[in-house]
Amino acid sequence: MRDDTERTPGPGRARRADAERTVRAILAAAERVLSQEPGATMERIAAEAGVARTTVHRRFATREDLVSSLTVLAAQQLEAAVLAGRPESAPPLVALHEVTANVLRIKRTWSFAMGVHSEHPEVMRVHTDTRARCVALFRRARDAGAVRSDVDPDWASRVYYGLIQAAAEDLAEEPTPAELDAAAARVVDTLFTGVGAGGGTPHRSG
Amino acid sequence: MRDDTERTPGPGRARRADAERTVRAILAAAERVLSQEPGATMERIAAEAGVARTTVHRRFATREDLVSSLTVLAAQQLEAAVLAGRPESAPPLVALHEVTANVLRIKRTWSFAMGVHSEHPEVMRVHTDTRARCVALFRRARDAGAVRSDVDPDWASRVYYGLIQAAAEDLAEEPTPAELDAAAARVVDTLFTGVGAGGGTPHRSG
DNA sequence: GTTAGTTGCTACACGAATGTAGCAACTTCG
DNA sequence: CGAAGTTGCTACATTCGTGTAGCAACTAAC
Repeated sequence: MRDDTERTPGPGRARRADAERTVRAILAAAERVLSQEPGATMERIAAEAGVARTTVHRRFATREDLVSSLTVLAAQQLEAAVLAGRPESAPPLVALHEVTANVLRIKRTWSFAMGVHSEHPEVMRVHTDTRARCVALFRRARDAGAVRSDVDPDWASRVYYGLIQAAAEDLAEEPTPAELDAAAARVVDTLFTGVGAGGGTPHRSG
Repeated sequence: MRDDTERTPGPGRARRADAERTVRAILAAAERVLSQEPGATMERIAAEAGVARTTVHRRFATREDLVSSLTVLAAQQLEAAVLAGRPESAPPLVALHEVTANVLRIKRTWSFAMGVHSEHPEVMRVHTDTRARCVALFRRARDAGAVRSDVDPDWASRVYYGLIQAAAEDLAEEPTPAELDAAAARVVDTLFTGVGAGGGTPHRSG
């Protein structure tokens, strides 16, 4: 456990409701360790979580269980981040900015879990739903005249994913809200206007 | 070996110059297998290559050796693909299109190897050089007036990488030259003009 | 035909990681 | 205080992957 304010009193120490706390600690530790070393052992993860390896096995019978739970948790976080941006009700560009900032934070926090191609039904559902919400958002943006009519919303979504990936790479480990906003703004700006100077289509009125 | 025109006559068959052929077959098989299952065993790779596991170990002492060789091979292919686009002499937009098409093909063929964060000096050199070439290309494009002057070439490179990633995802396994050209054109177009409707940036009106 | 080079196959050694079991210690709750 | 719940620790079994060695068979070159 990184948080040293949580002291471990010695062998056999336990408070009645520690189970859930331990589970969360293990999941967080697994994310930290696996994001840097995807093949890390249970031993390594347990050490990072500050618990014994046997305790990890008590909560997650197999390694597969652990990774699976991790992907589910990340997926839920992702869904919450997306929904918090009100992609279906807020003005498209506002929603896009909010969603982007939220997702960048989550993606930074759960980079390993979000990169695993999980077969878990809950994870697949979230990915499908999120994808659909993303496409719908771009459709709304197009209907509102903000997106070129000849752009396929599906392609726009792919590009959007790619830009988020690019932006997530040069984010700090624990980005401030301001940094997240700046990154999100850059993503949205690039997504909409590109990097070109205009040529045939002048974008920036200036 | 997938190519069944290469018949395996039975135990102990060998032609004098089979060594290099075997090496290439193993590397290609490793790419195919590992791209779908990064943790696949040597046994699995050997089977895909159509050779015995011991033969793999004869050519690559350790698993690390194999993966390392694979990343080097992919890096060399990547460098060749980039250079073939004449990024330093051709007109920036022409070069960008050519490089994109070439890289998309390579990235499709060596997706696993290109995703490994190798510490091999040759791989690191290629990545550094390629990165520099990419940034230089965008600088040239900016000087030529094709890229907005307020866009950081480094950010442009990141975006470019992200777009290539996005485009590579919905490419066929063995894309035709026409498909590659279309994908490259879409990447370059999106990179330069974005997906936004022309005539102003709605979210940043001034 | 002889020789050199390559491969398949079997067998083995070794280590690492996984998963399980039992027990003692400790904390919280009633 | 007693009961329940949780954990650390040790020990163990088992499996899996890796890497090595030796031998027979086969092919191409000489």
